[in-house]
This record gives sequence, structure tokens and C-alpha cells, in this order.
Amino acid sequence: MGRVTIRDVATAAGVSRQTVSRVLNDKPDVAKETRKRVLEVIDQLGYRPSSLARSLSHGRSYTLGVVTYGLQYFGPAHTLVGIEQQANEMGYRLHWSMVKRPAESGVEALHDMLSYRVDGIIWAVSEIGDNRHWVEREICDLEVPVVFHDTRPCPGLSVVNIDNHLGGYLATNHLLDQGYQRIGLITGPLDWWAASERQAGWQQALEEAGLGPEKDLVVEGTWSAASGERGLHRLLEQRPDMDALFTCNDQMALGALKATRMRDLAVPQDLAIVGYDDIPEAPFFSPPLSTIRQDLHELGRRGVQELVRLIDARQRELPDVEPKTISLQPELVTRESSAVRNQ
Amino acid sequence: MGRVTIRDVATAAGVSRQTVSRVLNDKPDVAKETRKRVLEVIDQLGYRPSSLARSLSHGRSYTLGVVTYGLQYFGPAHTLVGIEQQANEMGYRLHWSMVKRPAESGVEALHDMLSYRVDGIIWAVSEIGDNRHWVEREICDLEVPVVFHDTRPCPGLSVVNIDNHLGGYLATNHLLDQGYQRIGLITGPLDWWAASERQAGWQQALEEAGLGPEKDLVVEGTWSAASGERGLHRLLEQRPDMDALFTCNDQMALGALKATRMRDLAVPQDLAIVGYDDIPEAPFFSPPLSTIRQDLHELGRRGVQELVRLIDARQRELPDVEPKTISLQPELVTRESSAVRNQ
DNA sequence: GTGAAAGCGCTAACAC
DNA sequence: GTGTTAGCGCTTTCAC
Repeated sequence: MGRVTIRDVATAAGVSRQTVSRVLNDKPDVAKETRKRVLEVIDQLGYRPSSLARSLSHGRSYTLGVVTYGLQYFGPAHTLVGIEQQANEMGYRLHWSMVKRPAESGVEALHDMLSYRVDGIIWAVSEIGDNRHWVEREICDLEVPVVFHDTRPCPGLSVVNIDNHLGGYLATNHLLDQGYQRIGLITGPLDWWAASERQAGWQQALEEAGLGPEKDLVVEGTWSAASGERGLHRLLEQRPDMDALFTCNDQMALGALKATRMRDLAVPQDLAIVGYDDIPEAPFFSPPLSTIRQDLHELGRRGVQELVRLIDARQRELPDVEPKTISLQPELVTRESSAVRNQ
Repeated sequence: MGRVTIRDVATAAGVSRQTVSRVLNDKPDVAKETRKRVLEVIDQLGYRPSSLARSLSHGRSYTLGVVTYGLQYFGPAHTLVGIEQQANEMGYRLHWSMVKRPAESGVEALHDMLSYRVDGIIWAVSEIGDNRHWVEREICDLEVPVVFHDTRPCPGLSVVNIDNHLGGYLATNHLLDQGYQRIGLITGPLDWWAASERQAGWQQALEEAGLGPEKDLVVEGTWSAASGERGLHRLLEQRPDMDALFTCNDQMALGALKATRMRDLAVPQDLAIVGYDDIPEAPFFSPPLSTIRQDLHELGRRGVQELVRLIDARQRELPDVEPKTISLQPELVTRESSAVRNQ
């Protein structure tokens, strides 16, 4: 009792497979009568066309490959949601695969997807160290278009980002506006491109305010709450005069908040804090956390849109549409943790 | 410049496609010399076999379909990670699709995956209301095996779960052990099977302690921190004598913690709290949160293992291996929020 | 309008 | 050991 195929439908309806195919694909050139009969048989037999076979003869699969980094994290998971929704709306299915460690080559994952003839690939692995170099090399002569998320723009490649530099700048500037002067920083792991960009934003804001950034106001974190806690302790030992803190994600801010409690520091009176991401829990921290919000769903959606644009272009053999770099803007969300400084 | 096919390799190596195929699949019956030559040509031409074509003729794709509910949530995201890893280790790729609203039929997603000839399906959508009924009906005569996560066991279906009833029981019992007596409950949405199970666990623990569960000790939440905050306010109005609280996830516990601060209640002195999930942030709450830990990665892995078992059985046309119900055990993690009651 | 033939890239079955 | 033939389920091309 194998699946019912187009052949079965054809014989049952007394037509050729060709005609059935025409009906399936809404081609003209089919008599009303015939079409109706075929549709009935299809319905009756419960026939479902095989996308697999169709892909093979069609030369494309209406499937996108998505490679992400650990889904446990807030960013990747939310981006993936946006990707899925947009892909679905545009009529694409998803092959999904994950790289565990950033260093992992992932070249296998790539070729694996290609062997299933995905029409394009979204490379949503954060740029860490030089983990993107080999991809770039591989990608040059790849037979399908690729869109990158969360990586340094690069001529000739399509990249969709949220502006991390701007995010760091907004956070720091806000603290300055609120009257704080000695603003510490707990970064993400500095081999992450996103982390170093946020740091650069912090630095720029300080410089524009005429405050040279100082080495001992910076500590490198790991994105984890524990590293935020450790980080703040260290910073305060180095700089007891620090009056504000920017942490490069909300988890580290949570850890820092814990450290303030242990040291009996009031937030924001003794130390103002701004985080990054606006995770759903941020408003419930004690005190509620000011932070930088990024529209990760939109990030995912835009990536898919761009990818489909490239796919369509290649399909129609248009002169290869130029890859674009798309940059989305994060926004500041102010809550109590960065309330204005009272003298 | 289309892809290089098995045909190209064959002519280049001066053998038939068959021989190349044999080499690819490590079949015996190939002369060492020939094999070597073919491998060289493959390497030189950069040939990669098409999984698509292979799937079509093979009748299977070494691909699993996974349907999950919103990845934004802690559970689904972590389960998916386990699924991906195990699938990869067992040589399967993933088709992934998401249902946005639990009520959503998802029947389309299912047939869509089947049309790509996935070898089996993991239905990782929580059981909510009767959202599983139609799936069951559809699934009976589906041509591939299906494994369910997070749903009521059901004879004839393979289900892999973490015991929610036990989790609720452990949490409540722990509070009783610590000397608390009037234990409130903030549930998840009660049309979620998992949520009602956790409630049942709470109830059983109370009954075993000779404390009839009382209606006004229960409030229904939505899983969100906001609902936890509202919930606790309501509970305390109804039962000012309440001395402990079990919330059915950690986010709601966070919301409840916020409510305690507003009311100047000390945790755990005035109110002990236990959450559920052990999200990475839980140890950094104020105070650190006791909670129930579930091994979601393992959940995902076991689901894949079970699915592959069913696939293999069907492949070998064994008398259909019986579907199993697998139940994993959650464990209690104690932190300060439920420290022993001091008189 | 409809059908026959060839092909997508691979594997299984049988010949030599 | 190796090649030939047929077929997986569909689409495309070109007759009729």
C-alpha cells in the first residue's frame, strides 16, 4: 500500500499523467470537464503530490537551509522564529541545523543542505573569532545564495544585522544624559563581533562626552549572569567611584544586580544599570531594568526576504542582483534601573 | 555549469554510473584499482551526491520532521536542541516547522513534511485543550511513525514526557518538609495538560499531608511574569495567611517575587517560593529561586531515539514494534527562596 | 486540449 | 568485478 502517485490518479481518471500534472499546477490548456474529473479523483484517492519528486525535476525545492548557533540563547531562538514565519508566508520550508561550538566548521552542515537542494541558505551563526572566514571562502562558488546574520558587513555578501554599535551608543548616552559620569562596561566575549561593536558604541559615547574611556572601567563577560556578578565585583574593586554600568546583555545585568545587593548598593542611586536585549523578564528585575531592545523577529524576517530576493533573481537569470547589507536599529527602553541621578 | 552528477564522474573515470554508485555506498564488488580511480575523480571534480535523488529512489530521506510550538519559550527551544543533536548523531537531518497558536491545526505542516518524505515526525507541540485530537486521527493511517512530546500518554502512540505530576508533587512536598502549611499555587493556563498535571501533583502532596487543597489557594496564570505578579496579589487578598507559594514556572515566580517586594514581604521568611524549569537566571533571582529542573535536552534526545527505533522497525518490516510511553523524572533544586521555616 | 517521450540524479536487479 | 536496464514521481518539450 505505497503512496498514491500521479500515475494512479491518471489511470483512475482515464487521462495521462501529463494532464494530471497540468491540473496540479493550474496550467491552462485543460478542459473544464477534465479538470473537474481529475480533481475529484485526486480528492477521492487522497492524492498528495511528492515534493521530493517535484524538487528533483524542478531543480529547486522551495526549501531554505538555516544554520544557527545554540538555540538556548535568546537571540538565536527569537531570530529563528522570525525566519520560520516569513519563510512560511513566502511558501518555503526549512531545513534547520545547529552548530554547537562557534569554532565548529559547519562546512558539513552546509554541503549537507545543498545535497538536499535547498534554494538558499541563512547563516545565522554569530561571527566569533574568524569562524566566518572559511564560510566566505566556501560560499563564493556556492550554487545557491546565502544571507548572513549578525556578522560584519562584507562587500559581495548579503548581511542582515541589528546595529550593535548604535545599541552600545544609545545605552551609554542615555546614562550620560541621566547625569552619570563614570560608566563601567561588562562586555560579551570579545571575540564575538557583536560584543566588540557594543563596546565600540560605549566608547564613542564617552569620547563624544569628553570622557576618555578608561581601561579599568571595562571587564569582559561571557554573556552569563554569573559573569555579570563577578564582573561587577571586579569593576568596583578597580573603580569604587563608578556610578553607572552598561552590561552587554540582560543576563549579565541580572548578575550585576545580585552583586549590588551583596554590597548593599542601591540601584540606581549608587549605581545605575542598563542591559541589552530586553528579555521578557527585564521589567521584573529589581529594580526593573533599562535596556536596549532589538526586534529579532524582524531580523529573521528581513533575512528571509533578502534571501528570496536573491533566489528569484538567480532564477530569472537576472544579472546577479547585488547583495545588500541591511541594518536594523535597536531602541532604548528606559526603566527604573537608570532613573535620573539625584544629587 | 550545473552541479556535477554521478554521470560526469562515471565518464571521467571511464566506468559506469553503477560502479560509481557502488563506490559511494561502500559496496563490496569493486576492484581496488577502480575504487581508487573513482575516488580520485570524485575528489577532483568536487562531486557531491544528491540526497534528493537518493531519497527519491531509496524511498526514504534520512530526514525527520519536527513540529514545535513557539520557540520563544524555554521548553520548546531546549527540547529542540536535544532533538537536533541526537538526530545529527544518528545521521538524520531536520525539517522544522512551528505552530504559532496551539489551536492551529498544523495538519498542513504535517502533510507538507510528508510530501518531502520525512522518515518520521516528532510532534513537540504541547497538548493544549483538544489540539491533539485531530493529529491523532490524522496520524493513525499516516505512512510514517510519529512521536509525541509533552502530551497525555495514549495507547498505540509513542509519547516521551517529563513527569509533570511528579514535579508538582516534589515542589509541594518540599515546601511541606520545610515547615510550610498553607501553600498557594499559581498554575499555568489550565487547558495545558502539563499545567493541570502540575496542579494535580500539588494537590496530591497536600492531601497526603492531610491538608485538603482549598480553592482560594489557587490562581490560574498564563506562564508570564506579569501573571505571576498579579496572581500573588490576588492570592494574598484571598488568603493573607498563606505562607508559601508554588508557581508553575520560573517566570511567574519572578513576577511573584516582584509582588512580594511591593508588599514588603520577606522571602522566604514571610513567604517561601518554589518555581518550575530552573531557567539559567533562577539562581540570580532575589532571593535565589528553588525550582524543579527538567532535563529538556534529554527529552528531545529520547524522542529521537524512540522515533528512530520505530522507523527501523518499519523498515525491516518487523511486526510493528509497539509504541512506548517514556517518562523522565524532574528533580528538585533547592535554593534560598524555600529555606526552612524558622519559627 | 491532450498524450508520448525524455529527463531530473540516483539505486536495485539482473545480466555478462 | 562491472555494465545494462528499469524505475523512484514528477515536469518539460514537442508532437498530435
